[in-house]
Amino acid sequence: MSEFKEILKKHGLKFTENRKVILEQFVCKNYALSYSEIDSLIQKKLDKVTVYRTLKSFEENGIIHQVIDGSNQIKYALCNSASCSSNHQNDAHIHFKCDHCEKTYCLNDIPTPELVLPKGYSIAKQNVFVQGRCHNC
Amino acid sequence: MSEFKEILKKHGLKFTENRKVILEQFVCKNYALSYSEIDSLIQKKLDKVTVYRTLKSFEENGIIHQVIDGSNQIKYALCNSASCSSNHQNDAHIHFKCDHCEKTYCLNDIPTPELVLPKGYSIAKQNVFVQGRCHNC
DNA sequence: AATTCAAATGCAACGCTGTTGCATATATAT
DNA sequence: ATATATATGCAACAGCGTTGCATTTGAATT
Repeated sequence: MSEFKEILKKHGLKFTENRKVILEQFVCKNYALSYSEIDSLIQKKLDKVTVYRTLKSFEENGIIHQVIDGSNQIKYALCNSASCSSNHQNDAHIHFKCDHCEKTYCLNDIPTPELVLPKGYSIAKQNVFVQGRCHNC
Repeated sequence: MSEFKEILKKHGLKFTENRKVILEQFVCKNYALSYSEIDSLIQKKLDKVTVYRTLKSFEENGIIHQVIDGSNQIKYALCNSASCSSNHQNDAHIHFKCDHCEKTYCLNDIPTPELVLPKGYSIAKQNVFVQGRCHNC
């Protein structure tokens, strides 16, 4: 069974050609992708509704997670666990956007720091994203 | 001289009625505002181009700063120094979005934490935003 | 108070993002 | 080979944000 088919089935999704070509981008590129980037990257032209719905189902099934990088577009990146058996989503990591190549990477090894907020605030989720120069630029 | 006129002049901007009503929202509300929220809040109906251009000039002149809270809309909040004489912009603070009232606040007293990134990455700017329950909800 | 001029505003039009409803096609289980 | 739930494509739409251009207005000057 192909790598992509395996990932899809593991997360309870049917295998289709469209899902394959979209998933392929996330596996090959190691940075966050928006709809428009995916549309540019793939050869086969898909209806944008298909792409948006595919991204949503990938997210709902723990294959990808949203990445907030100030671009005012929804971006996604592969979950750490997408290629292993666990469904547990490790999203407590830092996102890094390079000011030069404009790519946004998940720094999976850098956990988000502990924060202390004023009295009365409770924390459900932390999002840390850093801008600067990446190791390639 | 009115409070608003004073703030505008201090930042090198002409006083106009439109700028006054927009600035008034930022001074009264202590959370980040998007174009559509401003449009709903103000009585006088302004062309959206005017609002967008006003926000941009406020930003360029250090009156407000962008707030990234995952809403996929550009939001702004008053700079800490907007009402004092300094032009120095203190934006190294945490942004907090309440899951209940959906408002995003600047926690000006909570600095962003020190981060250590992998070799090869340089940090230009940090953005920390936290979701949870605010002190009012 | 009238004049002047750069800057602010409004209008029309546009491109892009993301969504919904519905009809058709297709992957998988039987 | 067939049945069926689901994936896809098409058409249409609403909202965000921008640009070009003509008009208005704030404030400095006379």
